[in-house]
Amino acid sequence: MSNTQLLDTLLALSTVLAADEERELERRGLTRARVHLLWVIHHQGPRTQAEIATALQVTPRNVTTLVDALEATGFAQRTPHPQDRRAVRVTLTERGRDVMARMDAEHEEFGAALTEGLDPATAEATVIGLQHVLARLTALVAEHAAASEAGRAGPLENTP
Amino acid sequence: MSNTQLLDTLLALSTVLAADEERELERRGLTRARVHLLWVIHHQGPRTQAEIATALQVTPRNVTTLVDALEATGFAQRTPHPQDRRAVRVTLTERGRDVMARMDAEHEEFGAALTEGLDPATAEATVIGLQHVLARLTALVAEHAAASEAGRAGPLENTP
DNA sequence: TATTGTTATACTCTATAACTATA
DNA sequence: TATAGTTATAGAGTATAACAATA
Repeated sequence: MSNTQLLDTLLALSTVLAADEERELERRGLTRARVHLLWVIHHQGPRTQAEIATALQVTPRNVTTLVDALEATGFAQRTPHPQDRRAVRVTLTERGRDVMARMDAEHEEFGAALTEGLDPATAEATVIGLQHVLARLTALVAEHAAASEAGRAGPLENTP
Repeated sequence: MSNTQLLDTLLALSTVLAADEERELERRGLTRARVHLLWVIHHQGPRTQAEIATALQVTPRNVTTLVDALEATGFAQRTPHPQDRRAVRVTLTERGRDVMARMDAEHEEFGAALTEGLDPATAEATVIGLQHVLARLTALVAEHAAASEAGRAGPLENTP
């Protein structure tokens, strides 16, 4: 087995998964960032924009834009926060709940379809192997991040 | 094994891989789209912008912007096409070649590091399982794409 | 007439900084 | 004084449409 055979396969899988996801989202009038936001609310319940910003690891300003778009397209809505008058709570509309329920169901189907025709022993070993790889990867990434804390480049200089 | 355990692990891996890649690129003053372009030239030789657009599955207009940026940051350059005076050929500068060579080397290292500590039998089975999944996935995506050819939504309507 | 690349315009995601209204 | 969310501005990737130069 070559050094990078596993990594290459993973990268190919990522690419195909991402492309498929993108197409599915577009079909529904959604984008990846917006679905991520809906997903947080769907699985954690109504949240303030500040909480959403933390969950998405994104600036509060960004959440404003995303919620604007989701409100305009009818997937989510702002409601006043019962205790704190500064804050708004973002909730799903019925349309939002529907689409998330459908996506959950598709996720299940898709997961099952992926391993169809694969013998159970190999499937099991694949999961074990992947979990090992995920652990290794997480460790490596932490190392990288620590190492690059010191010497980092400035912002990109281009398109003057 | 749950229906989605493998898919969930794959998605987690994709996320971590993407985040790591993004950080590495930023450190070098590059972006994913620009590296993709450099990669095409590095592995296929100098190409015209039209050829690059096809390879990246992106519009020619987009390639103009990317090449502008890569020229401004010194990774690539436009040279006249020897036969066709309409076309330009995009080639790597020394800086571009250097950075791509270094990325290739890191890719190798990274691939080896991922499976460190994993017993060879499981590693082998993981690759076999993944290749099966990739084949299934490609088939599913083709089905999806065909199915959604008919009923597709219009462009997103929001942020008026 | 068809192709190559560009200018013009627009949409989406993202970020920082400054500001308002509330705690 | 600190926090929640907004306006203002900017950079990056992407798209379509119209246009120049060249095949």
